[in-house]
Amino acid sequence: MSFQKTAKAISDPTRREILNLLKAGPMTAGDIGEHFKTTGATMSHHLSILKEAELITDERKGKYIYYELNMTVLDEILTWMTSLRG
Amino acid sequence: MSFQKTAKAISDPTRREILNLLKAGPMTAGDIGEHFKTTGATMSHHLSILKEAELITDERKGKYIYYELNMTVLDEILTWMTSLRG
DNA sequence: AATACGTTTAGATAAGCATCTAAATAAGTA
DNA sequence: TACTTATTTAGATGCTTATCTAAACGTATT
Repeated sequence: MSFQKTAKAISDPTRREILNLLKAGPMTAGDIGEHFKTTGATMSHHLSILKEAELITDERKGKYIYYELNMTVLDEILTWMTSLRG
Repeated sequence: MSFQKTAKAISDPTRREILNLLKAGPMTAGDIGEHFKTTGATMSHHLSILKEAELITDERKGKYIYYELNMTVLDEILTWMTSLRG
């Protein structure tokens, strides 16, 4: 819920791309990973940072874990930015 | 002008505080630095990153260099975020 | 229970970054 | 010109982070 975590989370291009992918709807970690040429471990790391920042949520369904966008946190940044513009 | 530079620039708390300070109007590097307990060198480093991201502009007036907010770049992030919310 | 599949965790490595001190540049002042 | 003040640049250091491989965990299937 901290601005710091949110800002750092979206400061990485891979993580921003993950968020863009999730716009289309929930996806499994594996499906997300297929869009990149990194290992599953690296993907898991990025997902955990996005989760820690509460930008995504996860839900296990049997073998798979589905990740989903949770945009409520972005309001914090939006507010900060618009206040900066006065 | 890149999203990457903008996002990284605002991912540091000191730099966000600098931007908040500049909301009140242009300030010299020295005056900005007085609000923090870092050295002038560190402050200069942060200012150069904000400048590189085009979040601020600088103008020399005699001995002093004045820094000023330039919020036009934030539109890029605002657009990205609102598009994420659908 | 044994094996396979999806995902995470542990540990290592290399690159990046914030910070410092010391030295350099730039501009005003005596 | 010498000296002071404002700011940046150079180089070093320690912390953080993105990435990898290998191993562990969780769940389903045979």
